[in-house]
Amino acid sequence: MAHWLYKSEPDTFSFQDLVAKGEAGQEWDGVRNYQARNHMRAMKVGDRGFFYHSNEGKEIVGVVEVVKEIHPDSTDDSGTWECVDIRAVGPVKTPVTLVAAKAESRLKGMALVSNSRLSVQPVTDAEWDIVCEMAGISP
DNA sequence: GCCAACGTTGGC
DNA sequence: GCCAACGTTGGC
Repeated sequence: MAHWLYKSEPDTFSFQDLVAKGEAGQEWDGVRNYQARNHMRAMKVGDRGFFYHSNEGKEIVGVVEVVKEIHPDSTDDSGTWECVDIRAVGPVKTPVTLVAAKAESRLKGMALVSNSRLSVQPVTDAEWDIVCEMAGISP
């Protein structure tokens, strides 16, 4: 099972906002980046991911899960963009800050560290385990 | 609030 | 098809 990381500015849409959406989750719309879209195309129902707060907090705050695979983005009239639906699984025990991730040498290659601008990122199994360990949760 | 990095756009 | 200009993102 593949793992992912979703970035969002908490001012716009926070992890708490996703929690409030409940089991049905939320369309991850508004992504206008081909790389990010391609990652979403590769997602399967049940794939887990981290939820990262950019700008405010700059930390991984929760775990999410894909509940609906790739489909047209309802906010895009051109038909170019697609997205998945995700729901909140639960908060992490200890948020993992960007500073902490950068300080962890085993996470040097992580997209969050090396290409922070990408809004939907793949996370390797090894990275997943390390971040879970840092976050105080089971993988 | 600044600025570096990156992606996209459009002229040639 | 190249590349300069521009806009956006996000860390600091």
